[in-house]
Amino acid sequence: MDSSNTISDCKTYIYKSWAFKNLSEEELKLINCKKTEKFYRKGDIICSEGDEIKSFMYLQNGLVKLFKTEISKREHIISIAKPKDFIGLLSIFSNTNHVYSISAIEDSIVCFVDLKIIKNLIKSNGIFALDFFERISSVSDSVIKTRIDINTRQLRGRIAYILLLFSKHIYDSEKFNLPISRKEIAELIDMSTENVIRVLSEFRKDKLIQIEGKSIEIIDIKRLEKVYDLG
Amino acid sequence: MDSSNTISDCKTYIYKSWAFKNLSEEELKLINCKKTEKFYRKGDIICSEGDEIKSFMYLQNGLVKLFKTEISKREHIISIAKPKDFIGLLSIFSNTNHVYSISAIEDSIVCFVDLKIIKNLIKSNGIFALDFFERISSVSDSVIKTRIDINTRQLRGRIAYILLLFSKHIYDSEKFNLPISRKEIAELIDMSTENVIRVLSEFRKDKLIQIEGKSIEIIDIKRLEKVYDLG
DNA sequence: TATATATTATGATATATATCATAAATGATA
DNA sequence: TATCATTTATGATATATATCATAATATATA
Repeated sequence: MDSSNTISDCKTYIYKSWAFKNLSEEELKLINCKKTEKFYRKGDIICSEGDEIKSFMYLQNGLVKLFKTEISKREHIISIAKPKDFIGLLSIFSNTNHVYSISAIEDSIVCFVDLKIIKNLIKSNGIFALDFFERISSVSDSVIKTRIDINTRQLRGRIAYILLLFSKHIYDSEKFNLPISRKEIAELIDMSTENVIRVLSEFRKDKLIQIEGKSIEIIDIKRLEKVYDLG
Repeated sequence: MDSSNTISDCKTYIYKSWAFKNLSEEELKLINCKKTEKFYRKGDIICSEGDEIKSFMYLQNGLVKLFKTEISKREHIISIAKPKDFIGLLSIFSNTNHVYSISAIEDSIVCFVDLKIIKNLIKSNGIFALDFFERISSVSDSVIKTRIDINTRQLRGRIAYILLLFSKHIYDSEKFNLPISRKEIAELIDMSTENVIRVLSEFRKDKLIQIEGKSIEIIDIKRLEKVYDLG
């Protein structure tokens, strides 16, 4: 994760970014006046289940997880959002309160834009509305796709999936530092922590990956992909 | 499922329905001119994975399933849509082609509105845009919620979930005819067909439900809810 | 109606996965 | 630095679930 973006970059950043490209100078100024950006240290809670939804949240930098705390106190991770993702799913339109909690799994910068402003822009600028929905729809769609990908596979296939996810979609490298613990991987793919550790060790012994603590290198991606494909 | 709505009702139906309440007479006329409605017999395919997305699809009557065919030829059911649901998830904004297939699990009537018309309305009528997104967002959100509900439970909890889903959210009655086979339940909740049958028999022996073929009656909903809660 | 095909059903067995137990390594904290 | 808590690690065992086998029904099709 490149951490060259500082908080002061947020202004230019949001200007250039996806859903905002069709806004006029005035509209952009409006957003920039009213938005806030906040830095979160790894582990910090960004919002909690049940909180009122006040803002559209956009991840500028870092990595966050969306999760739910079960009655059993066990946590369940719904998804991981990466820079340029809007975070919070579609609840912002269909709910008044957050359905999931969000916390930083790496140091992160989140931009908050008052939801009212976004809604007004949707009302007043049709081109923006459409662009905006294209983007946020794809986030929800990909959460659904991911859940299915995971749940139609068994342990080995799930672990392979997660490794490939981090490698291809988040870090764009075959070598990276796992931002989450084995326990969190377990919470993300619905399996026990012990088995996550076991399968990772197995992959190491089988020379699919190299691990040293959080540092992971995929050394035989073809075979890892096969493990994923076979489920 | 009440089948009193005939195809000719679609016009009034769509007028009254949720997302279209903020349209002007003219705009409604536009939709009604251009929309088509089609009757599907139980089992009929409404659209297939990979097909181009041309229309916004709205389930007027009946029940349909959204599914994906795995490489292994096994089918996986993503969700079941009931009357007044828009079907097809958010792919209509984020994709050009259908990601899932849709078929009727009961005789159904689907209204098709050219997607271009919907997109133009979003561009030109901001109030409509916002209403529309509120509605379709909640469908996607509930698919995600359902997937999590199912996958964080084990067999008995999942079956309880499905029975309660049909009873509470689809038929609004403790007595109903299962619209899908045991095999399809298995495909919906990621378990084997044999175990679906087994657990249903178990529930019958435990006097939670009465079954006779497709006819189901929940006779001890409190205990069934407990099975669901305990997972 | 007869025949084929799919669905429901149940038992036996194999397999996948979770849980329990224990320990080393790592990280946090006073 | 010393102490405590958490994470990683592995083995043994229990449990949940899938698979295989077989049969009875039900449903579709010629």
